Amino acid sequence: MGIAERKQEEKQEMTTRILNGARKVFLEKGYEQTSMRNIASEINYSPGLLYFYFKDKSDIFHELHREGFRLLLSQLKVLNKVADPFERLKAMGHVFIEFAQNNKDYYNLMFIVEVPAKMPESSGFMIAQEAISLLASTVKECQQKGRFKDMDVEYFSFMILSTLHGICALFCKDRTASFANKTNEELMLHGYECFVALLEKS
Amino acid sequence: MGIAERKQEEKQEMTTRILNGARKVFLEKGYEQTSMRNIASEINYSPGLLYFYFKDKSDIFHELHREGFRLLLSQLKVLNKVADPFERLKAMGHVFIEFAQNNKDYYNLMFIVEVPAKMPESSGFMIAQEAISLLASTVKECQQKGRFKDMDVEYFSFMILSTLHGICALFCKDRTASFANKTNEELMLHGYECFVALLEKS
DNA sequence: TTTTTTTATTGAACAGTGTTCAATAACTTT
DNA sequence: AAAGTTATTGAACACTGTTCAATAAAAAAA
Repeated sequence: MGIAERKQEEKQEMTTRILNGARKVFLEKGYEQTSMRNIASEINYSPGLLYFYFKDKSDIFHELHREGFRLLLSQLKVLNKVADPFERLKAMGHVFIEFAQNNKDYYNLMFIVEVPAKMPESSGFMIAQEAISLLASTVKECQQKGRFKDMDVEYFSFMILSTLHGICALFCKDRTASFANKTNEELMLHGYECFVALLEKS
Repeated sequence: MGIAERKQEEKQEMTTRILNGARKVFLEKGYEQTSMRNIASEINYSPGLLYFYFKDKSDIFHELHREGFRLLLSQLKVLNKVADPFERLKAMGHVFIEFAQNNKDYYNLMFIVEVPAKMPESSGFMIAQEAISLLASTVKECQQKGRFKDMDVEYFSFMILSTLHGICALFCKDRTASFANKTNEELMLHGYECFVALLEKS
């Protein structure tokens, strides 16, 4: 029995070895510029081997996608200690934007890269769901304290996420150049603060 | 002299013939799934010829990118007849979202697809600049009527664009599934209306 | 311990990609 | 008609994701 156990551990080791290589190359060169051969040679194995441990390229992507959400969620959950829900909500926005700035490629994988057709019902999107729920429940808490009244929680949450995502997506895809003489950081931070100003009046 | 003239016309004809083929294939299969060979065979010419009329694939992309902005701008400029700037601003958002819904692939090319490194300073971004200016000047008009006071025009415009883009980008990249039991149209429209509600209180 | 069976790994092959370029066809000018 | 330009081709190069027969390595059975 102990032998099958060790075998499984070795298999797990190889899996994470591939993921480590893949993560490095993916985050260095972006999704499209990364090839299976790149990943394989990064860890000094043959390309064919990757298909013994993963179904295809999108399967590896899928794993890193989940990894990104775990990272984001861990950073968001730190804010649970902020008692006031509106303060927490505002801080969540900052954390989200900082996450995108510091993990541009993760952000791409999570929110922008074309997803393989079957993904939406796969487990990779369950964890995305979790992030949405966190946002929605915070909005609901705000409402219980009198904010955002008469607003549908789901639509309002979607709107907030859209604003955050818009800021980050324009940044990630270099569509900020049209706002000359302002750095990305200024634009994103002050842009978000404009939004917060709107929220505060509501 | 008349001969050189005709030659140039023929060259122009070939150029647009390529662009027509490229547009068809691009908008059918998306950017990444379109190959130079696809485009060439669409118009029954050899792949090599494309490189006689365009530098590379991104050069063709660039031309369609501008085309998309011309289309969007033409739709936005219809709203010039709306006298009240705030009403106009709100309508611009609707037009923007509808443009994304009806021209998903153009929208991709314009705002999401990875741009070739040199593009930001090319003429393709001048026309993007024009759309931004239209937004900014409308915001400024609103301010002159007492709205959005104490807000920096540039940051505020960026924030509005971000919200719109966020809504459209989540839609274009199928990241709306997490908001179950709601269609994309509902989500986008009502999400935007939440945002308008915020603007109205400001 | 040797033989058989299972598992892990390779590398060549397939069909595709963007791009280049020598050859050639078509057309203009001399 | 000959020379010179311009337009067009198709083969070639170096890449891509993926598959698969062959093989090496390890485990189980004899």
